Amino acid sequence: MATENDVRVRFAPSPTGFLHVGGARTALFNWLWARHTGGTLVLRIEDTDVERSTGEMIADILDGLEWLGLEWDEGPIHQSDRRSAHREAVEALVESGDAYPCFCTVEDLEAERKAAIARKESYVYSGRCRDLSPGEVAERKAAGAPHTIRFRVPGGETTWEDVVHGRTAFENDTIGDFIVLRSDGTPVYNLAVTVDDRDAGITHVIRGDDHIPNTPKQILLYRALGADVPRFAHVPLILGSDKSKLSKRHGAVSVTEYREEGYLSDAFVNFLALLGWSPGDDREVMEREEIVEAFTLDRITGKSAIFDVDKLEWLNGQHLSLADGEELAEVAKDRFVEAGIATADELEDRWEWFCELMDLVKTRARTLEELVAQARPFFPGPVAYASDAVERFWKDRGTALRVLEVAAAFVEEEPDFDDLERMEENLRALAEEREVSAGKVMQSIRVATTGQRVSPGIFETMAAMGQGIVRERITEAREWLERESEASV
RNA sequence: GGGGCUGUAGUGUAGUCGGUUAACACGCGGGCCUUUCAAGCCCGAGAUCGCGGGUUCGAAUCCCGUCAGCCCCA
Repeated sequence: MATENDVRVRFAPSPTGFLHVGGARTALFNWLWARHTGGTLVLRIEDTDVERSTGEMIADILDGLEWLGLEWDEGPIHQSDRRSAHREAVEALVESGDAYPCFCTVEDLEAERKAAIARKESYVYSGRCRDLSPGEVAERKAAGAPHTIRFRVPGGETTWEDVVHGRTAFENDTIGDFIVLRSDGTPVYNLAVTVDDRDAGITHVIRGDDHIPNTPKQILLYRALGADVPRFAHVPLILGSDKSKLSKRHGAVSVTEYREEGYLSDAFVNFLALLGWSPGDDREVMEREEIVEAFTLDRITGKSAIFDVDKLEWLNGQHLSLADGEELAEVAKDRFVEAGIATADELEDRWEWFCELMDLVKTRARTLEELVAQARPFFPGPVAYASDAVERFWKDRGTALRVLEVAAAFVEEEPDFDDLERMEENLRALAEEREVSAGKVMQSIRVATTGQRVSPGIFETMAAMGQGIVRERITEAREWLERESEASV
């Protein structure tokens, strides 16, 4: 008696392309179902298309799965290693009479097809080699005639209860005796998949909607092979903003590109899970474990979804805010090194400070790239003044200089940047005494120290930078403004 | 050309064994907060539930038809 613990699912990408978001979502659903049920996830690389499969693609797929945290339990099995199993299955099919050799030539088939079109009928193989006598078969083989092996499709209809779509039916007449082994001896896709899934003991086939038309053929094969037919769950496709299949035109297609753009693995998983599935309540921002716990196949919708980057960004921002500084420091540190902001050793030396900095900037960032940009001014080095910031706060050079004078005085008088409340009190008092707006002083300090018009609270910013950097930058800003005002005279 | 899948606001979803003003989120507009921007909180605009008909006291929910989009095969 099978229990839920016997669940065996698989993810079977074809390495003719990168791991794209649709594939990742399929992998995710399989992984979620395996984890939810305590079952097993098998990874199979469908690399039989030798022409188009590359090692680079396989590496990208494994890389992407690893980033998403979708670890598999068995495999990877390479389909190309399973040729003999495929051939044996075909032999068994021929042996049992469920398949037969077909000697029709390409020209024969083409003529059949054209005739069908002329009669305005849909084309299915006529079955003219169906009932060749053993003698005829032997004779043609002896003559060296090339042949394919076709599956003998019975009459009636093939149906299954799809976990997502419910009862789905195909009239067998519309299928026609299909080829299972090509004349060059290579197995056809549907045969290979069925044999591989059978041998792997797959109980639930969770895959894209686009495989629905393959399903009746595969069910027929399972039956002819005397194997148990698994449950099928066909998940809807992910579309681009124009409702067509997601492609490069719609932005990044490879999952690893999203990693590079600064999305968090947990956020991306969360987003993908919500494309075609929901927990049934109002929860949206969910942690991995929460999703695993809530995930069931019957809550997958049958409607294809459009990939909405805005929502992905929002969700990523949510996960960024939820993450603690140390976690972010860990995932972001390489970016700082690569950007030349700090060396790995420097970060290591100030690790605690770095973690606190991440906490300081995380609510303002939606991606790790933004996080890095926000954090950049907190490191030693020159600051470039953004034109919009200068335009808004330093338009009048004279006023800006007077305000910065107060800022400089504040920094000199403040004994230490350790008490944010006291700092604010002192700055406000000083501003009042000098008759300038406290807000202007703060904003000018912001531009001087970060070069931006946006940053965390100014006192937190100064505290995190340290008095040395703040003093230096205010001095530099004053010099810059002086040069500017001279130049404009 | 044939077969199949889908159709609730711009987008992602909830609601579908029929029952008061169709819910939540993103995005959008506004407000509060504030030293900026986010975050957070509050308010709002936005859906005749693809369309038509039927059943019913009552349908997004049931039945029939129709249209559209997409997928696969050829």
